[in-house]
Amino acid sequence: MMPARALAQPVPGSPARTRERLLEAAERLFAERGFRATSVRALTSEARCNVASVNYHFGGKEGLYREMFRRRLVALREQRIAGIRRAMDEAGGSASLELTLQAFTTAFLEPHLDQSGGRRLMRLFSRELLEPHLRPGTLQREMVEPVRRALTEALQSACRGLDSRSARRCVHSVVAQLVHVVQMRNAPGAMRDKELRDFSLADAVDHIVRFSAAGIRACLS
Amino acid sequence: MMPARALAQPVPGSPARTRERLLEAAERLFAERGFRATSVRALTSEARCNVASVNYHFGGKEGLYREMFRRRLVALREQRIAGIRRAMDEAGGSASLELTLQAFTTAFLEPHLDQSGGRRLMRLFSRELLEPHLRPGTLQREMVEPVRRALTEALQSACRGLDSRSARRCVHSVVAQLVHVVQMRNAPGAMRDKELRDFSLADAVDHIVRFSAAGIRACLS
DNA sequence: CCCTGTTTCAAACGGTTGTTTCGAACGGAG
DNA sequence: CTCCGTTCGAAACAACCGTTTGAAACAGGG
Repeated sequence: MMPARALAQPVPGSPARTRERLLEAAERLFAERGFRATSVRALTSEARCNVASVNYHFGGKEGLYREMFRRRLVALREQRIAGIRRAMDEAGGSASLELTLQAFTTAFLEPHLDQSGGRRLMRLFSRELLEPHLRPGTLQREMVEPVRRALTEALQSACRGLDSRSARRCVHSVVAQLVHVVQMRNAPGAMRDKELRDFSLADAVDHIVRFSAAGIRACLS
Repeated sequence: MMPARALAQPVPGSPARTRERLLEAAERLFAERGFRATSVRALTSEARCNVASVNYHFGGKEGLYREMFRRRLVALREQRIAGIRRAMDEAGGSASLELTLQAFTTAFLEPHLDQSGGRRLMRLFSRELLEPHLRPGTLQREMVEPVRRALTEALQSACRGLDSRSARRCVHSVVAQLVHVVQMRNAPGAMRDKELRDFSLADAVDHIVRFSAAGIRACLS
């Protein structure tokens, strides 16, 4: 009778398989078509369950969207930040600028270039940035800002003498290039023969590291 | 009775004011809400005309979208390319790298930072990139690629010794930073106090020019 | 067995979508 | 004047939307 509250977890022993299948279907379809273009009936058809299940388990279409998003958000953020921290530690206190950039660039790009989950997540983020269905600024607060802050710290520790204002701007420049690579690879008709070669993982990393290292050093003044 | 063909222009003397009002309404609403989230009734209400007008003048909602897009596309592209060419000519054959970058950066950012038409266009572009309602790759072919090509030429002429492969990659790096600035300013909850200062037009231009000039020179090798 | 709470289902709900219909209004040409 | 092609508007169209309903199916404890 009474639908499960959003916060309540199903009893571990119980099946609750539909709930999981719905979350997976939501991840696929919302990423491919966007929130509005994905109908509840398409979701439940993909998850092979009844239409009412969405309202029963998540209280509505938006509830499913939010829950699907929430799960992935913290995981990806922690993975990213851990990658940055690891790169800093590996290179020790004397982390060269190039090594730090290389580590972060690879860590950022790698999960997005596979065919499976990574690309979908980036599409979800792009869409959520363009028209939010979470509380306003959630993505910025929970994902963009923490990663940006960690990277800024790493950059300042790898490049002494970089004031925090310049550091923030340089991080912007680096992140912009990374995001752009991902977006170009995800855009439907964006990649044509020649350009696709320019965006191969290894070459892209090499270029961004070289370009950005020089750019950052020019901001030391 | 018979609806006007998409290609046919209305007789110059005739009023045909509704058509124009619809195109303006489409520009506003599609940019703010996206294609799917904008209903035909919202469009015709904004344009103060009947629902049937959309089908009469444009053959459907998609027809209106395409026509609205087509008008702006060529105009903005030619304006951009003309800006690049002008910057090249002004600085003469010996255009310094910094001047070329400064000219292009300003030309790219300026129209997007006003309150009126510029920001709307960029939102339209972002949306169209994410889920196209034009023929696939139209935006890339008609807008992104020509501008990129012009900028690549300008860069190679301002920086002798830059092979075409490196030039393409450097253009990517510069454009990425510009796009990122625009997207950050357009994202609903992205800008908070401190960051907004980092993205003021003059400061952003200065940073991007300095950062990119050094990055490009590092690619000369 | 019955009772209880959870989960799933087919069916229907009211509302909105894009599009169509058809008649009225308009404005020059014959 | 009539005629004709163009433009417009109120109303209706079928299709789909997200959500609700009420009952069936299922489990486990008394």
